Amino acid sequence: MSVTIKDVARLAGVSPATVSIVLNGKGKVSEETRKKVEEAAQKLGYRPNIVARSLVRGKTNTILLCAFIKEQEKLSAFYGELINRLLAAISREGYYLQIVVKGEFFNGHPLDKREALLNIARNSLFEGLVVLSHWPIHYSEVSDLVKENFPFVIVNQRVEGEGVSYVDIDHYGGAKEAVKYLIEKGHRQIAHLRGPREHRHAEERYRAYIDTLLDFGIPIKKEYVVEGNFRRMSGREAMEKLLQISPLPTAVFAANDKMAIGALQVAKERGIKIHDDIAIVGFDGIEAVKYTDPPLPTVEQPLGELGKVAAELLVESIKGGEVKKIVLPCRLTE
Amino acid sequence: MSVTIKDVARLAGVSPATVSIVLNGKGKVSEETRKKVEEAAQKLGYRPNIVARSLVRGKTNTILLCAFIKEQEKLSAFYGELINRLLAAISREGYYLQIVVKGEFFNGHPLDKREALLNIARNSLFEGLVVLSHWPIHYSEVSDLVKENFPFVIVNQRVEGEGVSYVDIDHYGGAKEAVKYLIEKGHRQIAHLRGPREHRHAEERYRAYIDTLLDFGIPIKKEYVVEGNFRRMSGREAMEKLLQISPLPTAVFAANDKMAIGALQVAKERGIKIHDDIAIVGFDGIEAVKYTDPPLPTVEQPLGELGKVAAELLVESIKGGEVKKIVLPCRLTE
DNA sequence: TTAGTTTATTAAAACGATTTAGCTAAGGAG
DNA sequence: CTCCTTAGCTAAATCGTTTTAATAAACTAA
Repeated sequence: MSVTIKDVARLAGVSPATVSIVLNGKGKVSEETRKKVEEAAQKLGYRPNIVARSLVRGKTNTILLCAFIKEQEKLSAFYGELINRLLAAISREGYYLQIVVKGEFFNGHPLDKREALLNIARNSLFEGLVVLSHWPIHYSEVSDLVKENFPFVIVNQRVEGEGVSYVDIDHYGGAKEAVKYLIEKGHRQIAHLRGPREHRHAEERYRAYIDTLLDFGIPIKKEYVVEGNFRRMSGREAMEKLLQISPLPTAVFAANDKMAIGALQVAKERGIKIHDDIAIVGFDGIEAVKYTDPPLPTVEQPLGELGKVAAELLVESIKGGEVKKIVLPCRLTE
Repeated sequence: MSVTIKDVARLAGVSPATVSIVLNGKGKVSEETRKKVEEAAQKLGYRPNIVARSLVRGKTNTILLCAFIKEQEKLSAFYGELINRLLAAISREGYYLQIVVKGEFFNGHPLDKREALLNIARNSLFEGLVVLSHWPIHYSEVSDLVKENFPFVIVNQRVEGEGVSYVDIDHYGGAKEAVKYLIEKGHRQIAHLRGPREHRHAEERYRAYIDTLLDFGIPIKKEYVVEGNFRRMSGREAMEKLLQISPLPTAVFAANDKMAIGALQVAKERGIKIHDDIAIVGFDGIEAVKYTDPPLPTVEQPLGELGKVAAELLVESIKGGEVKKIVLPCRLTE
C-alpha cells in the first residue's frame, strides 16, 4: 500500500534503523549514507506513519478541545476568535487540535459532561485537554484529571482548588466599567437590562451594576432592573417596560449586546434619541453593534486573548509547569 | 503507567486476545469469562489505547479540515456555521475532526498550499480530507490525491475533472435573485457595488448583475458599476461616487453585506431614505444586516448546508461511493 | 468407540515506526 | 603489537492493540 520505512531502507541499501536516524537527525551517520537515504526517501515520497510514531513515542501531540455549549449555539459565532487563537498558539508549539462538542459523538456515544472528561484523559490519545464550558464546573468533575496529573485548562469558568488551571473573563470588572462610563457621562437614572438569574455571567454583571451605583452613592431603584434572556426580543420587551416608568431612565446598561440592540430598536421606534435622551451600553462586543444606528458602546470580551492564554497555560502544564488561574479584563469600546 | 489490555487480562485470568474479543463484541466467549473480563476492565478503568488500535486497524477515523483562508480572516466568523455542521455530520458517522489552517504549523512547518495536500494524504493518518479554500484550486493540485484514490472533498471552489467531489455555492444564481428582486420592485436604475476583480465570487456576482439586466432589457450603465474590496469602508467610498452620478440610481446591489452596510451609512448621512429613495441589497447573510436601520435584504449563503453536504460527500467517498459535484442555491431574505 | 464438529480460548504475528544495545572496522595511544 | 576508543551501522525489542491460526475440550453422530 503506502510507503514504509522498510521500503526506503531497502532502496537505500541500509537498515530501517538507519533511515529513522537520518530522517530524525539524531545519532551519527556518514555523509554518504545520509545522501543515499535522503534520496531514497525523496524518490519514494516517504512520510513516516504518525500513528506508529505516536505509539512508540507514547504521545500524539494532539490536544482536545471539549466544548460544552448549548446545542443551538454556534460554537463559532461566539467562540470563533477563541478557537482561532488557540489553534494558532498550539500549532506553533507543535500540537494539533481536535474538537469535540457536547452532544456530538465521541468514541461511540454522544459526549456528555460527567463521563467524558476522565475517559478521554485516560484514553491516552491526547496530550492535554481544553475544557470550554457554558455552565459552572464543579471541582469533583475534574478531580480525577488532577489526580492522574493529566494536563488540562478550563476556559470560561472558574474552578477553585488545587491543580486546576483556568482562564476566565472579568465580567464583574467589565460591567463596572460600563456603569462607570454612564455615570461619568452624568447619568444618574441608570437602568439595567439583566440576563437570566441562573446564568453566572448575568449575575456577575448585575452585581457590578449594583455595586457601582452604590460606590457612587446612587440609590438603587428596583424597577429599573428588568430581566431578559439574552436574546434581542427580550431586550425589546424589557425596554418597553422601562419606558413606562417615570422618571424615565436616562441610560440603560444591557447585560449583552443582543438585548442592547433590541432596546435600541424600541427606543428608536418611539422616537427617542439614543445617546441624547437615553444612552445604551451593551456587553460582549459582537460585530453587529458597530453597524446599528447609532453604533452602541459595548464591553468587549477578549475572546481571542482567552484562546491564546488557554493555549499558553495548557502548554505550560504539559511541560510540567505550575497551574495558574487567570482572569482577563475586558475593555469598553465606543 | 496507564492500564493496558494485559493488565485486564491478568486480573481476569485470561489472555489479552480474549479481552479484546469481549470488549469488541466479536467472536464467541462464555458468559462466565465475559463477566470476568468486564468486571476486570471496569475495576481497572481500562480504556483501549486508540493509537495502538489505529495502527493495527490501519485507520484513525479522523478527517482533516484544511482551511486555506486569508490570515486576518476569522476562520469562524464566516465559516463557523460550516464547521459546526461538518463536525456534527461526521461525528455522527464515527469520525473525528482535526483542523489545520493555512500559515499554521503542520508536521513541523507552516502549511502552504502546494506541498501540503499530497503529503498529508500520504501521511496515512487521516481517512479523508476536506479542503476549504478561498482561492481557486487547479486540478493539478489535487490530481495526486485522485491518483492515490484518497478520499477528499473541496468546499467553496469548483474543480472540474475526474475523481473530484466538490460542494460550492451558487453565487451567480444568488446574485441573479438579488437583482431580479430589485427589478421586480420596479427599479430600473440599478447600480452594482462589485468586489475585487481577482475574486472569483465577485466576478460571478458581477456577471449575474449584467446578465439579469440584459435579461430584462435594461441598459447597462458603466458608471453604475463601482469596484470595492469587500470591506465596509470601500462600500462607503463607492456609495459616495454613486451619489454624484445623475440620474441617481434608485437601487444598489452590493456584492457583499459589509459594503452594503457602508453604502447604507453614507446614504443615511446624506439624508437619503433607504428603500424609498434608494433600495440596497447585499450578499452573504451576515448577522449585522439584521440590525442595521433599516435591516437590509441580503442573499444568504447556506454555509451550514455547505458543511453538511461536504461531510456527506466525504463519507460517501470514504465508503467508496462515486464522486459528486454539487452547487447549492442561496436564497434572498428580507 | 471413533471420527467429526463445535465451542472457548490463546499463542503468536502483525501494524510501522523508534530506540537500545551491540557489533565491526578503523584509528589512536602506549 | 595490543588495547582502547570511536564512528557507523544494524538486529532486535518495544509500544498496545487486533486478528489469524492453532489447540484443547466438549459434544454429536454413526
